[in-house]
Amino acid sequence: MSSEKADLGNGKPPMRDALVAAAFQLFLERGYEQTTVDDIVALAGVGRRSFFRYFPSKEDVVFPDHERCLADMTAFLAEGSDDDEPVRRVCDAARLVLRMYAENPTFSVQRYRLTKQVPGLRAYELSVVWRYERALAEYLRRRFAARRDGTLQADVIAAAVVAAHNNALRSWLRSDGQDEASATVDHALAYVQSAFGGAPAPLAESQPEDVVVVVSRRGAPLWRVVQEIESTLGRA
Amino acid sequence: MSSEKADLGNGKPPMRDALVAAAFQLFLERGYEQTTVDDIVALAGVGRRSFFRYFPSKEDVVFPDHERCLADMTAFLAEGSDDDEPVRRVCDAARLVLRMYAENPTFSVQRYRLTKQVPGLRAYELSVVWRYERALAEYLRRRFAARRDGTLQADVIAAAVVAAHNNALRSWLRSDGQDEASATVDHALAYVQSAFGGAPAPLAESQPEDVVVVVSRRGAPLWRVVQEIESTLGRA
DNA sequence: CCTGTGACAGCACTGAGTGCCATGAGCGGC
DNA sequence: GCCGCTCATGGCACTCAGTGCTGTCACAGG
Repeated sequence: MSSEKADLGNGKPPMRDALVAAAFQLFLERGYEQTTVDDIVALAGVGRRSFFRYFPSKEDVVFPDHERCLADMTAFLAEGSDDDEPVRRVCDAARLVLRMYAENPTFSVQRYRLTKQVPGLRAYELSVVWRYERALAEYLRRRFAARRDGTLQADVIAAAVVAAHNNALRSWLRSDGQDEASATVDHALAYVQSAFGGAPAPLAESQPEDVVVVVSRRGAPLWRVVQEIESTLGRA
Repeated sequence: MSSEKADLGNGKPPMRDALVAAAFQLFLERGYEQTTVDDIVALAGVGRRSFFRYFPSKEDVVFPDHERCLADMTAFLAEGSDDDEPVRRVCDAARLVLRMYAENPTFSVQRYRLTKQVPGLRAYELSVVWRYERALAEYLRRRFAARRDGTLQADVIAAAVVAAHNNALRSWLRSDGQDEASATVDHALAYVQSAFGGAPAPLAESQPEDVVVVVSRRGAPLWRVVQEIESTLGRA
């Protein structure tokens, strides 16, 4: 109840940023559930109603830029040509998300610690990740429309890509942003590509005449045969 | 406010079942969000506080048996021997969940229609599915402890199994429970097994002396090679 | 000078979820 | 047969997230 709004009357929408800053300050010093929306708006010096103008729910303030990132990913998938190898394309789309996290390492690490210990935020994060996964799956469904079991393959590959991405992301977050994020995610996505096709490396200079011969007993389990192929092809 | 509790003084906890029945009756006739907890307890003839004794939240009443099913799956994974092929084991665990759905087809279909159109329930379902996925991933992490990238492979395979299961489950639910559920899920899981190893079929009477020769260009995507192997071996 | 239009504050309300206490039914001990 | 224990339940009051509505102020254009 004073004139604490003079310091944020400069740019276009500093109010949103001020709310995020105030929210994280309180979340970090007393915890997410111990902080009410009233506390946040009091610290930011704005009205309670304005909070819900910028964030549909209290959870949304923790993921302030995912909406934009999801839009970016959708646009990235839409602008691709039909010549792209689909699996590689979705892997590149996943790298887009990681880059967004890597742009603000300290913020991402703080948020990671929060979501790790607050069940409500973990649940909300799942719904965010789910939308990314759906975007990837929808893209793959379109690309696989002609295949038999196209939607099945699309769903499974999208889930695998997201899981690999999350595995790399969490590993990077646990290192406090010290590891090289892109190398970690490249390694993880290479595993998915090796399993589902889509040449994992540029592999531009491959010799079409190169052949490889594999001999296996019929009784051997298929995964042994695949392992044999993989090692012969020099992958994984 | 009358003596409407005489009809539920027989078994052990009929109150819980009565609440589920009352909730679904109201959800189906006026929708989930248009139904308050007060409406449910009024119809069931019990106190409001009792609802939250049996269900931690309003969403939980929609998934009344998932807690038990998750415990069953965890037990199933724990009781397996180390000789089991891990990927096949998690696939069998996933079949356990599908069987739970198939036990009450009409209930499952009704719930599917609800969760499909209520965003809040979809989000809640994600957190339920996530716990299944974690159970599978934890099991695979233990089994892959010796492998390089064991946790990565565990996470990716668990996600793929869950995605395949969900794809089959939704396909079955969309058919109003008319399709053969087990056949659908077998087909979906076979795809995952073919990608990640684990012999998909019993394959008992194989001839150890039989050999097969595969020729592939080095540039061909791995999944094409696997397809070639599969067709040559006469599987799938 | 008047009049939209849009961002904001304040207020009142609904509904989910929780803590606390009273009641009442079953039950073992004395 | 009575006392006291426990446990399931009901009822009440409270917090807090989220929404609808209204009033106000700044700023645009005529």
